[in-house]
Amino acid sequence: HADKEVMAATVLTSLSTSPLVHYPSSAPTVPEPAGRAWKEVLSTSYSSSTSGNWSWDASDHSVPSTPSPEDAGESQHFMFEDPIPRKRKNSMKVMFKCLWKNCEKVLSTSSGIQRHIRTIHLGRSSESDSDGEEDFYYSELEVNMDSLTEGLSNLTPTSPTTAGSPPSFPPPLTDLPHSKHINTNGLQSHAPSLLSHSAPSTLSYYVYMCVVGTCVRLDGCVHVLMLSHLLLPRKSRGEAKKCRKVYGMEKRDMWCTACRWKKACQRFTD
DNA sequence: ATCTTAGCGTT
DNA sequence: AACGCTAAGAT
Repeated sequence: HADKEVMAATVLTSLSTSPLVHYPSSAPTVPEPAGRAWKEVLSTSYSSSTSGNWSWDASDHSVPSTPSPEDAGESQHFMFEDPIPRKRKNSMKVMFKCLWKNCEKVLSTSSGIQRHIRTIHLGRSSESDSDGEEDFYYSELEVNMDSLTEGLSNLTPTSPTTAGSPPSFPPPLTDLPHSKHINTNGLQSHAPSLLSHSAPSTLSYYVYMCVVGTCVRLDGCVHVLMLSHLLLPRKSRGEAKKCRKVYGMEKRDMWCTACRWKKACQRFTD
């Protein structure tokens, strides 16, 4: 499909340098080194590769179903706000997520994610030895900056040391001992796996998650917030990202074993 | 109606 | 490891 190629080209050539900010939205373009920890921490279980042109109508504004017992601890704190967030539009930041197996890296710039993939996954040390045919495989995802800044502004300054720079927390999604899932009418998100653990107890972090257009705040938890894609209505088969779709027949050798043998994809689970 | 895809079931 | 087969979707 032509639009997919266009998308791919767009992704690969886009060189957004907008940093992920966690300071007042009044200065959204000033580079912020301290933002790094956050940049590298944002993770999602899924992100769109279609430049965010998702669409859903009112009938899809479903609300997360009753949490299962084991998750009640976290999810009972959900609070729903306006179904249609008002100021959300301008505050979306495009982030770039690595799609390599077992890698949930999310960086704020395409150049950053390319460098990550080049060095970590392709084992290339510099751009000089690029053969011009690198396969990056990353996708864009949007992050709601309003929620992030709002959440951070709620940090209680009780612990200056930790409040200053939320170190390297939380740990990579893939390293978490167990993922918690939030059940939303059949849809599941791995994002909430960041909840509860590793959050400095002295801090009051909040999490805002956009669930099908609704912003949800999770009290007492860590903070990442994210967006829509992962909790949107079930992706149609056409949008489902499977090895075949991501890599194409030409690069069948890059498919996960399951896909190669026509089994349920292990890399891009639903 | 026909084509494509995901992935189950069997070998 | 291979792949026939078919339901679910896409066109």
